[in-house]
Amino acid sequence: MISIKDIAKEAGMSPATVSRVINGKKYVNPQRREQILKLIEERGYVPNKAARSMVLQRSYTVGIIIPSAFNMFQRQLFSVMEKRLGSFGYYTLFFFVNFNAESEDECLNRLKAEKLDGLIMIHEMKKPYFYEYLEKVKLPVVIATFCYGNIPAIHIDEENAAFEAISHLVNLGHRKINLLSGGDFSFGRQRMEGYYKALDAAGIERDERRVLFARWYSMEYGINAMREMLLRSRDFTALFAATDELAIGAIRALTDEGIQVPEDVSVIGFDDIEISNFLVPRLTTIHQPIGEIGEETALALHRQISGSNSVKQDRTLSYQLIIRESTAKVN
Amino acid sequence: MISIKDIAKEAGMSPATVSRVINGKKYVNPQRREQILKLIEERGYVPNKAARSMVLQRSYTVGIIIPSAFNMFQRQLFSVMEKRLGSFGYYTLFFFVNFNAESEDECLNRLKAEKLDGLIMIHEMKKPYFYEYLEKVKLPVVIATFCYGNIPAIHIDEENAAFEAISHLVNLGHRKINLLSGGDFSFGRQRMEGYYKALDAAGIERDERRVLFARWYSMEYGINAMREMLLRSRDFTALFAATDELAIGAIRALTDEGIQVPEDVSVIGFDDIEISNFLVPRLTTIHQPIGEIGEETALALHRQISGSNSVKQDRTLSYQLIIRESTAKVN
DNA sequence: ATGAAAGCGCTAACAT
DNA sequence: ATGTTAGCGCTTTCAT
Repeated sequence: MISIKDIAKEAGMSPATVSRVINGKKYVNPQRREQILKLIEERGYVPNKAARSMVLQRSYTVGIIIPSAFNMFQRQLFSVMEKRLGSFGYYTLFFFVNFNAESEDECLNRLKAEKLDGLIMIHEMKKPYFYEYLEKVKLPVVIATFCYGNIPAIHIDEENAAFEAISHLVNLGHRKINLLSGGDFSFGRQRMEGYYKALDAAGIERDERRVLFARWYSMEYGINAMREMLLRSRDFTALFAATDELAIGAIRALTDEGIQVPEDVSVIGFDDIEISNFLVPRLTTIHQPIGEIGEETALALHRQISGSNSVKQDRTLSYQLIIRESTAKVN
Repeated sequence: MISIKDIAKEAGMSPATVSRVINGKKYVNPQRREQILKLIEERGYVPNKAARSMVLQRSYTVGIIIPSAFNMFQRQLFSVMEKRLGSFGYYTLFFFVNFNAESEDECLNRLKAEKLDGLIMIHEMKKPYFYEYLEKVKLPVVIATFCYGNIPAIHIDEENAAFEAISHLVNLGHRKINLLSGGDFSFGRQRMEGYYKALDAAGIERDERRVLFARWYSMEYGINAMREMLLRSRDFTALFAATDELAIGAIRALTDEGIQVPEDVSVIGFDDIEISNFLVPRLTTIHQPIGEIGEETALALHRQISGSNSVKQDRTLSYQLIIRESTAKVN
């Protein structure tokens, strides 16, 4: 592979001069600069990242921690981030993690092996020592879609959003409202909390038998959980699915049983992933400002890394109830 | 950050010995080995990847080139690959590329800056010099879902699969079959070829007015293209969408116009992404063995890298027509 | 304005 | 079995 020495030798100069040109430093003869630039172009030379990372003690790389089984919401999110990060001049390195301790440990190890400039977390790690490590090495971190300690976080008010979703159902006359949720993450707990509080506000009694937890927030788990819910009781007129993907699975299970959405059962989701507006019926849901979350997260991290840290980095963005076709007045 | 020297010093030994322990080399006193292992564990030491990459002249990292706007099929594909690659001990580095020349150039530059062990391409690069570079530096490469030159490739017989899809429609009595496809990639051309040949075989005249190309194979482009198609003419009873996502967009556009699927128009997709079996109606489609493609690609690359290159790496895997609810007999 | 030299963290060849 | 040393490709003092 072609190195800085090769370029230097061919140009009849020292590696130091070539390095100066590459990094746009001053103190280099304009003519020589031109000559070197031309040579680099011709030879297609690109500096070795590992070597640069070694001496600089940084990598211009930002890590993104995301569930291996990332859903479409998270997918849209990281696409935005990757793009924005690129515009700031960072490379992006993904850390896919599963829902178990070993996977978190492995992620931590990989983290240590890199000289990351910063880290974005779209996935909530369980192990406290993970966060302790980040703290210890003072790695710039921004969290998206949840909170932890006093790490800067970009998110919406999950609880109030869920509250509003349920209120929409209540306003439609529904009183028998079930909840289908997923694994144990804070957004799940908050959405459940909003569900319960909205019930309270409407004077509807809390009933744990109306609540079911799938293992994860996916279509696959959604359909299975919904089948189980139907086995327990069909006495409900509305369903709040904690994510759109869960809603998609639920609608499929409902339809299979000849239960029509929204005629027989209203379904409301959460996230407003792209496909929700393509479904038949279109899904009523809570819109998360995905683009904005991604942008703000990338920006907050960049600010932290470059030290222009004056502004408070925590942001609670606004959500929106999107009423489409999957919810209707109760019969 | 803690380094190998720190560990060595604390253990009262040389870095070389520690290195031997880390890399499981022979010739190190079992007692010392234990002691060092314990110390490494305690201190949470992990070797710096850049440093190792420098001296080894390799990174244990495999690159995956994928469209920034990767669809769900590609998403499922790379998840499988990432997992399998991990089991072989490789890290995975993603290269997201857009559909323009600058993006390809940037990708090439990033590629040069890394000491990748190998490369997987899920996205078809246009620039010949990209492939020339890979050839020049003898980087192990495996392509998934398309072909180029004599680079090992894992894929299905796209043309025959499309042929079979259309034949299914023909068997249902359809004669007015439209094609909705996307941008200029080889799989698109092959699927179109299969479409035309099946028409020929059925004695149906080829008619370019039945064919429309969206800019990309997504739901968003699918819905718009379908609207345009409907504007041109409503005289068709079946639609072949070149990807499931295009089909989803098309079904939405059809439904919006009061055209029922499959009663008025049968729709068949291609890929069999996860959601296709959750839609209402469930989508008839061509199943690509996503898991197998991913596995085989990772395996083929691993074989190439580790030099056990005896087997021919090219594989044509088998597809399957999945008949579900979006296609029906013509009225 | 330029070059020589040191050093980032690691591994491997070479001594011992 | 273990330590010493050189060197991977780069940037950055420090001389000049």
